[in-house]
Amino acid sequence: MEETSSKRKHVSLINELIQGKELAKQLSDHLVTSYDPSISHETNELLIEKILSTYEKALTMLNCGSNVGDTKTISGNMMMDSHCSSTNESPRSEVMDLEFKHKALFKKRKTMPRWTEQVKICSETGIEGSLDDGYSWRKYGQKGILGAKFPRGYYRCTHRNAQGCLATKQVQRSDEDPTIIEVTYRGRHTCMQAKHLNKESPSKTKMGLEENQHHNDQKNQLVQQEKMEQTPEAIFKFKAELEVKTEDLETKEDIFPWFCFPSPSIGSENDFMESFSPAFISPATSESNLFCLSAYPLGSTGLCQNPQTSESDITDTVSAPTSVTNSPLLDLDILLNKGDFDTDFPFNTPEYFSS
DNA sequence: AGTATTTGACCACC
DNA sequence: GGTGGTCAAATACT
Repeated sequence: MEETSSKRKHVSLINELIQGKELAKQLSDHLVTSYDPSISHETNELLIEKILSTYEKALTMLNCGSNVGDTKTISGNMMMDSHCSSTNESPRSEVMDLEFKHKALFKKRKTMPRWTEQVKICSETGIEGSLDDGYSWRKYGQKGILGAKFPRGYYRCTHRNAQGCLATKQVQRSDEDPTIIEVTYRGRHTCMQAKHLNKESPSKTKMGLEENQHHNDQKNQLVQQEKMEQTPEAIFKFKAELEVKTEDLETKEDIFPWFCFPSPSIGSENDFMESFSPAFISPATSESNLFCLSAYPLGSTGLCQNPQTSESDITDTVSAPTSVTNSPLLDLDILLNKGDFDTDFPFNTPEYFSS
């Protein structure tokens, strides 16, 4: 009984991976044969969505598989792995419930998509605010890390309570080079801003003034904080040319040609998939490994500045790639209507957030 | 008053 | 037991 079930899972896992491979090939063909974005853009986007969905499903299956035999865990993870535990819904006390949920939360976070961006501030005046990725974050902690000169900041999505968005990020300044800031993202945004950004950004449409203002406010906030943390000699005017390097993907231009940031390719961290690390399906990893932007058009154009870059485009420029794959997955979830994805709508139970 | 940040304490994992 | 991640009360800010 259980064996046939696991066989079936195995087969569908293979099917998903095969499908993903074929879709990737299709996309590859599209990219080779058609450089006209107006023709191929939508198709490509659709293909990418499908590919991401496929791999996500495969990963989900793998996650489920790893829990096989651990019925307690499965039961405990019910709210996050509903698809894995449809048969395990025994009644339990509230205390047990909370306990399970707490553990589930931990496991959940462990398996969450995770990827790192390194933001290099080319000038010595680097400002973390420029890390603004278009999402609003709320700081919930800061901690000194062993062996690290600078404390690590912990942020979570502002809409965590309101919309159950579990995305978090960690911000840490590099030891060797304080102008490099490592941002580790965890989990994808499931909040409305993800959708909104996704609609806005892929084609680099303009961001609403209000929202833009909001982002700038955030930026300023971070700027101030950053100033506090920085050495005095680093406190000058905000002029930042940023290089944002993601670690997990080799060439995102290949995959998202419409994000052609003129940048040297780094590709040193070559763990493209890190054995199918969830990171590879994450928004940021879908970008190029490294892209530059000039946050403010001070004087002449920045080295890597987008021709149309204006102040109002900054966050757009940063956030666009980040959000590209966020929502498609979300939408796909709805589209597929399977509730299959471990990482997308895990915790909609109010009590989960009542921390 | 409502919201965001700070910071010490707590907890799970290794 | 040490460490990283999170919580939550206190505080600051708008």
